Parts: sequence; C-alpha cells; structure tokens
Amino acid sequence: MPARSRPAPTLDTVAAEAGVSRQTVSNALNSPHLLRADTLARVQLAIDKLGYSPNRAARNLRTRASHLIGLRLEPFIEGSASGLMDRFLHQLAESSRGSGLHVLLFTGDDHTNPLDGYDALLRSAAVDGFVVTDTYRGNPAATWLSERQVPFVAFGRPWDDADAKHPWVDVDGRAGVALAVDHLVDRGHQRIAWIGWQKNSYLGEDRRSGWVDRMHERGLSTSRLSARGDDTIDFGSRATYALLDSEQPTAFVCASDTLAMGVLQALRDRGVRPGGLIGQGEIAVVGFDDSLPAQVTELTSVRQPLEQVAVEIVKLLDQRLAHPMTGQPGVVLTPTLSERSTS
Amino acid sequence: MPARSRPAPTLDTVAAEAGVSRQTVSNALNSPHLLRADTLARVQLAIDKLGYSPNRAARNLRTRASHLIGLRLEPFIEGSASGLMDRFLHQLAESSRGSGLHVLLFTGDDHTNPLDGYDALLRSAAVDGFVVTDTYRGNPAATWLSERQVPFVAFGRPWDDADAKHPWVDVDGRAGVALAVDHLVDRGHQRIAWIGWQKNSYLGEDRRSGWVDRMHERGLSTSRLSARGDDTIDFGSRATYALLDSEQPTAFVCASDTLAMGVLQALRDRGVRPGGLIGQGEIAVVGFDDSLPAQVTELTSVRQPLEQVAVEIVKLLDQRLAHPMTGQPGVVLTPTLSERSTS
DNA sequence: GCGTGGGATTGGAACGTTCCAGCCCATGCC
DNA sequence: GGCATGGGCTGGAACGTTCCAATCCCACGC
Repeated sequence: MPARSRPAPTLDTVAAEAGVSRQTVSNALNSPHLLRADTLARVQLAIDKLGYSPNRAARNLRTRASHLIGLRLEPFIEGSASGLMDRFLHQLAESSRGSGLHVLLFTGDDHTNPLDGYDALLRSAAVDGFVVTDTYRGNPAATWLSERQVPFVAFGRPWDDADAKHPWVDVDGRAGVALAVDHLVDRGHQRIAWIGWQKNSYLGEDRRSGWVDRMHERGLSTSRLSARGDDTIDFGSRATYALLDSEQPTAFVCASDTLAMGVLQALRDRGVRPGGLIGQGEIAVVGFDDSLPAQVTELTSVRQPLEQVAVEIVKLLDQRLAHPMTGQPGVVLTPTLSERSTS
Repeated sequence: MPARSRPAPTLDTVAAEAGVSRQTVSNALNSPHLLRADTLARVQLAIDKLGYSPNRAARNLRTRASHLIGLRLEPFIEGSASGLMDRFLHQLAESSRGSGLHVLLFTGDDHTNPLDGYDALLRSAAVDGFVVTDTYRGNPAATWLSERQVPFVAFGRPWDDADAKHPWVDVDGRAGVALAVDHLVDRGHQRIAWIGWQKNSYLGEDRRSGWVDRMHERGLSTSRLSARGDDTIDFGSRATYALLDSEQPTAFVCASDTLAMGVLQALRDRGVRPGGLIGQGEIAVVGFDDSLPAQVTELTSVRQPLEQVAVEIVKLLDQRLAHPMTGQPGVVLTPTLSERSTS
C-alpha cells in the first residue's frame, strides 16, 4: 500500500520494475493473451508489488470512454415516493461493478426542464451513457437522447411511442395484479374490488387490466367494483367507504400502497379487521410496490423485482456501449407477491 | 447542438474560430480575468457557437483531479432502512453541482469488508474524496482514510474516537428528543416514557440523554419510565404494554419510527386512540426519523435535516479538497419536529 | 544457408487539457 | 531615446494511457 505522499506508480514505473516496456505492461492488463506466459507472470508480480492501478483519467482520455453511466435523480416528492429508488440504486451500483462501470448521479439546475443536465455531461464526455428512470410521466429525455444516438436504457416502457427503438426494461404491472387476484380468488374471494388511478395513466391502466382480465378469466364479474382517483390515502379511504356501502366486496386490490393505506384506514374506522379469513368477516387488502409502509403495516403487496431490473439495465447498456446498434429493444420482468397478514 | 457523428469541438477548434491561441481559450474558461474584455467576448462567442465543453478526461489527467466524490452504498437491509438515504442522496447530488462535483456510487465486492472498494477508486485516481455514511456501526473506513490522508467527510460523529481529526457532520439527536419532550410537556403531559435501544449504542444513548435531561429540566421524573431493547416493531409493542400496565404514561417518545410503530400497534390493540388530547384518555406518540411509515400513519416524528447535512458535507469536502488541512472538524445540526396527529 | 512467416515486444504519436516560460508591445520613468 | 515594467497572449511540454507501425527473433521450409 503506497503512502499517499509518494507519487503513484505509472506504467513506466511498473515497466522498469519488470524489465519490459510500457506497452507490454499495458497489454498485460488489457490483452494478456498477447504476452508469453513467463513475461505475464513477471509483469503481474511487478504490478502487485507496486500496487499499481491504471490512471482512469489517462485511460479515459485515450479510449474516449469514461466507464461512467449517468443517472438523473428526479425531483424528490416528499411522502409520495414509495422509496423504491433506494433499492434500485443499490442494485444498479452493485451490478455496474461487474461491467467495470460506475454510476454517476446528477440533478437538473432547473427542475422544470427534464432535459437539463444531460447535455452538459454528454458534451464534456463525462459519461458514456445514461439510465433514464421516471419514464412514466412521459419523460422527454428518452426522445432527446434517441435523436442524438446517445446510448441509454430506460426503466419503463415507451407507452406513448410504439416505434421507439431504444432499449428499455419494465415490470409487468398487469401480471403483478393478476397474481394478486389469483391469490385472493384461491382463498375464496369472489367480490374483489379495484382502486386505481385516473384513466390517463398508462401505468394505471396496465395494472388495472390485470384485474379486469384475470377476474373474467376466473369467471368473476368486475361490474361496479372499480374506483378511480388520485394517488392519495384520502382517495383510498373514500373509495373504500363507497364500495363497501354499495357492493360489499370482500377484498380490495390497489394500484399503489398509498391507496391501500387508505383502504386499511377506512377498514379500521369501520371496525373491520383486514385479513384473509373471509368467513369471519375479514376483508383482504393488497397493495402495489411493497414499500416501507406496506412492510410495516403487514400489508400484502405486489413487489417489483428491482434487483433484476437493475441487472437487466446494466446488461442492455453494456451491449449498447459495445455495439451501438444491437440488442433487443425491451425486457419485461414479472413481479412477485409479498404475502402478509392483510390477505 | 453538434450532431454526434461530427467530432466534438476542442480547445483548438474554438481557438481557430476565435482567432486566438489554445491557451487563451483555456484562460477564458479558468481565469477570465487574464483576458482583455474584447478578447473574452470573442472567445465566449466562439464557445457558444460551437457548443464547446472542456473534455473532462483531459482536464482530469492534467490537473490530477476528477471532481468526483465517492459514496459507498452500504448493504441494503430490507425493511429496517428508514428510507433516509433517498432524501440524502438527492440533496448531495444537488449541492455537489454548485462546487462542480459529482457523486459516484460504488459498493463493495465483499459486503463483509467495510473497506472494500475505497482502495481501488483511490489508486486509479477515479475520485478526489469520499463521503462516508453509516459511521454509527463504527465504520472503520474513517480510520483507514484518515491514515492515508484521503480527503473525506463523515456523516456521523466519531463517537468512539475523541481525537479523530477528520471533518464530520452530524445531527443532534439529543436536541431532537428534547424538542419532542418540550412539545409534549407544553401540551400538558407529565408522565412521558422513553422507548429506545440497548445501552451499547452511542447514538441511542445520545438520543436518550435528550429525554432524561429535558425531563429533569422541566421538573419531571424519569424514574421507571424507560425501556430499552431491539429496534423492532415487536419490542416497541411489548415495551408499551409493560409500561402502560405499570406506570400509566400519557406519552411515548421513541428512539426510532420503528419502535413508534410498535407503540401505535399496541395502543390500537388496547383500543386507545393515539393523539394529543390528554384529558380524553388519548396517548401521545413521537417517533424519530420522519420516515415514510411515519408520514403515512400520521405519526409525529423528529426529522433530521438531511438536506442541510448534505449541504454542509459538500461544503466541508470542498474546503478539504482546496486546502487539505484546514476547516473545523465537526458540524452539528439541529433536527426539527414534524408535528402530526399522534401528539 | 537463406528467406519467410508470425508471435512477442517495442517506441513514437496521439488523446485534449493545463502548466510554464517566454514573447510582444505599450507604458512610464529617468 | 534607452530601459525596465508588466499586461496580454502564445507555443512547447507534460499528464498517463492506448493505438499503431515497426522491429526483433525464433522456428521452419526449401
């Protein structure tokens, strides 16, 4: 371990130590097959002895690559965040390592402009590519980057642009909700209600279709059992009251944990225990996202496989960086169900 | 905006456009005071016209600085995380921008070795310094980095090392809890219980001292009103039952939101409404961290000023990078109280 | 014995920036 | 008028790596 005051070893230092040329040391690191076995061993020894690591700046300059991928943190919305970013980032950093990449975070100066920040990093060659999250609100970053042929992978489908060519990874919300419906039907529920978002949300409609279709597949009616509104606890509660009074559902499936929290609150106010025992008047609740509040309140919830998502994103980005115009456009992953006491 | 196929402009390109030398363009960016006003204007025009941004790799190589700060994401512990990292990271990325820095994430190959990853980044000159979080568990990274005179700032006090010289930023948990006690006393509570962690936690004892001292300052007794245990919902509940039965407290202050969740659950089971109306048999609860579950359950909670923490950390790190051996060692910030319906 | 092919190794050049020494020229002082 | 001063600008050199063309050398075939 070299003291920090001593100058860091360079290729030349190592070369002198091993009695070879600078280039041979470079080859030992990047193309070891070019070296004779004994030379390679000698160079390796010198590298280890001196504790040499190639200088990233010099390598970046020469190869015109930074091995960094940019991720823009979108404006933090207090309370509404389900805390998924934490899990996602973690795995992203983790799986980047395997490809010799690192994640660089940035934010926009101007939060109202969703493109802000990308251009600067790109022009200064600070990053090789991007991971674009938050595509649900129709993130224009995807279009902008596509036009400039910048390597990037989106977390989220390009719902509104059927012939988008960029790679993306998404979670099958429809399948996740279908999973929840199956779970409930298997436990004897027949009148299963849906509480979700407004019609203009692609994501919301996708999730809802999982409820509609699976209910019909299992021979159950969805008539009058659906409510749509804002993604708030309050709306979740109000919808629950209304549905309980008019349709007597025995279970609720929600488009988000936030809505499910509203359901739990309403049930508590009515003195109904949330749970799976249908014969004993209990009412089941399933949320979506497996957020911290869900875990704490023992809420059954659909869990996005964020770890897999991150792995796939890095894989696709890696492909894209190696061969700019290849790779399948989209990958869809299936969620799981975290079964807890509310179902 | 240059098409990506055209080579990016360099200093020479801009110099030719402006009719000056390469070095003059460089000076226009780094030391504009050296240029005559009209020359500066001409160079600026050329820069804007060509959309020039200095190449980071070249700059990094020459200046021996990367303008990146490393942050190691510690192993993600499902459920136990209060989701603070998200808020913190966001503001860290945000305030880094002001100093021309960016945050680079990394993880250890081997999660059991808390030093893993630091060395590699350092030797390859990939980062200029580090932000070390998670110092509460006695993170040895601080010691390791200190010994090597690597610039870094810790989030968290060096509790166990009184003469540590490195800069750090921390939140005054003691003051936060005192704030909670004051809030409750002002509302008429006198029998205020504490539910916290085991004695071996510096952090836990610091928070607890806020309760002990402020209670005494307000002329109230703490005798038999304290419980210590694991940081779990279950322990929170059990401690609540025990205290309710023996000491009839009218309020609970907790070392964490997790414990507070346990209190809420126990109260609910007993048919007691959490809230501030002491005359009507309600029992008040205050948590610590203002986590997502707290926000959702309308729990009053002590909120760490993570945004300020991030700002201070960047400020200290910036100082440290500019003048390696200056700056005050520690900054302590005061939390606030997010008052909600449980108090 | 000599030319040839090819594996192993080498040294110059280049990536794009900033450092540094030096040049040019206008100004001011004696 | 001669000379020192200094502001404004320039061009060579260097940062540490990889690319590329060239060289070395050994084995092989005729």
